[in-house]
Amino acid sequence: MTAHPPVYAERVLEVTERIPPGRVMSYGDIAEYLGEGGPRQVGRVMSQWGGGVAWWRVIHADGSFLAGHEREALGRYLEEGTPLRRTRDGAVAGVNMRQARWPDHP
DNA sequence: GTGCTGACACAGG
DNA sequence: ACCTGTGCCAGCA
Repeated sequence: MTAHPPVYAERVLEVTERIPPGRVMSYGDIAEYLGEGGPRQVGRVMSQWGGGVAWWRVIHADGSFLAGHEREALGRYLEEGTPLRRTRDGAVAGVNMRQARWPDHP
């Protein structure tokens, strides 16, 4: 039986733990960073074992929030000073990927 | 083996 | 900014 997270899951969680406060990575970024698997695999890992890490620092490539946890995530972003992207109305549209994406990539 | 599902990404409209 | 279709890939019935 596999009573513990598979090796791949451990790798994903470890990368997540390395993301500094106020920064984020997309699912695809993590997959590419590991050089293994794909965005959907990273998403599956987060859905099953992401509860113990900074899950809000892993989001969609376009900066949109995790559906169903927007309120929770927004609280964290404001707390960490994560660069946000707003609409003209001032409503939070998502994370400003240009600035918040980690590691810095030119 | 076969088909559906999913915490995705990307291009179009 | 939102929705839709297509591509991708591992898990599961």
